[in-house]
Amino acid sequence: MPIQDLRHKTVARLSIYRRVLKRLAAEGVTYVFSHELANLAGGTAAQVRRDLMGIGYEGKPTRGYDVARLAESIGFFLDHPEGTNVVLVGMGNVGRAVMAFLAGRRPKLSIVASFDSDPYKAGRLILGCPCHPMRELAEVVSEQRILVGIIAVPADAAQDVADRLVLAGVRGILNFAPGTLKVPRHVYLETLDITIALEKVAYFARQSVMEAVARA
Amino acid sequence: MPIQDLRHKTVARLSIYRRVLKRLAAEGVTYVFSHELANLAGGTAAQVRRDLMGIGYEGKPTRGYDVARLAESIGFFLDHPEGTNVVLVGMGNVGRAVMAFLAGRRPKLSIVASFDSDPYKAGRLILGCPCHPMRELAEVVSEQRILVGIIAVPADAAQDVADRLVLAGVRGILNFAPGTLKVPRHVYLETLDITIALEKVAYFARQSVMEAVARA
DNA sequence: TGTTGTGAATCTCTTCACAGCT
DNA sequence: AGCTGTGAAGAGATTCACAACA
Repeated sequence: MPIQDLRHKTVARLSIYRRVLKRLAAEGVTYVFSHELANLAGGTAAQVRRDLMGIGYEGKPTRGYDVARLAESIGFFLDHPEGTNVVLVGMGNVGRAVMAFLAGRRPKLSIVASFDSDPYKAGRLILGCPCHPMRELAEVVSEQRILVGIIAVPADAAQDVADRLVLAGVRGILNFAPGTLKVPRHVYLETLDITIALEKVAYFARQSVMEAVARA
Repeated sequence: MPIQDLRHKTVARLSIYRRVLKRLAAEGVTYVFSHELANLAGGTAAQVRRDLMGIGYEGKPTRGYDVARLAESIGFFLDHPEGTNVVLVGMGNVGRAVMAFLAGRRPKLSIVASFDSDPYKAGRLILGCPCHPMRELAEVVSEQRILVGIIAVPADAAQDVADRLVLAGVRGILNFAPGTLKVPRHVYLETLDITIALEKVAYFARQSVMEAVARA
């Protein structure tokens, strides 16, 4: 029961903090200061403290934060207690990479089914996960009460897949297809657009060079 | 020669606008209004106009923006005139997916070399791109004056790869490995962290359900 | 009329700075 | 002394709202 709504960036950072905390716990560290956590997570001490305000966790002056408890507190906000089941649509290069990447990484997030329009893939286990034909999407999603879908199909099929996921009851979509998807306001959409990310990097890399030249 | 520095989100949206504009141009559309472009790009009309202020492009009341010229103007800011060469480090699942995804998509952004620690991959063409052994990284990057690198190796190798890329002269990094990388301030780092993106989606999907329950 | 460009207001996010605690 | 929690300031991003224009 969140005390208040967490904002987008805060959620992303809490996820990072938890990852760092788990590593610290595994190393036997029991307490951590905000500036240490910030350093390991790539942020600032003030921001760490501000983010932790958001989940109502309190540390102790001169001792810092209890590593294990803080990780647990973050999980209390981020995780569904029974775990979140996810479906992955599209088993091409991107879909398989995502599947392999996510497999067994986060116990509370499991991909329970995948879908592909290729009939040769359907019916088989791919990377340990059953692959269904596209026509079974609505059925699997609604019967298993799936709330999250991942779209890894080509751009021209993405809107159709999004519509079908939404219709089947999904409330959040992680999209890897380039382009803009329209979803109802009650569905959270996050698009990881590789091309755009690379164009951003190329732009700022060039800016960096131009600044260096300007200084010279 | 940018009139002013563009900010992160503006650059990302300009990239989206351009993609939309190119599609419109291919469909024979010659003029577009800010609210139309906004609709196609998933934003607001005011934001489109504000973003275009940033690149100094002016439209005309009652006619809107010249599709072809605007696309060209955006390219003038985002692209290096001679194109940007990129290297990709790590040819596992993620690396190959990124390579396949990017191949031929943006003519001004080309992956000219890839690297992998697996000696069986090195020396071969993978997806049309020469794959080198890791030890040649510094040489290839510095000799070809590569400014942008993509990291697609496992988390425990990512910092080492980042260090080597930076040392070889890269100014921007697109990172797919989970975790925090340290790079000098003059290097632009963009991390696409799939796990964190999925945790965000799962969180907000759950929030959406809780709001629906609260309303009922 | 219906659009653009933009100052001003608003909203969101980050950083500062310091009282209060141990 | 050295840390946390947080009000307040600052920076950044978005939206409002309207004059100017075709």
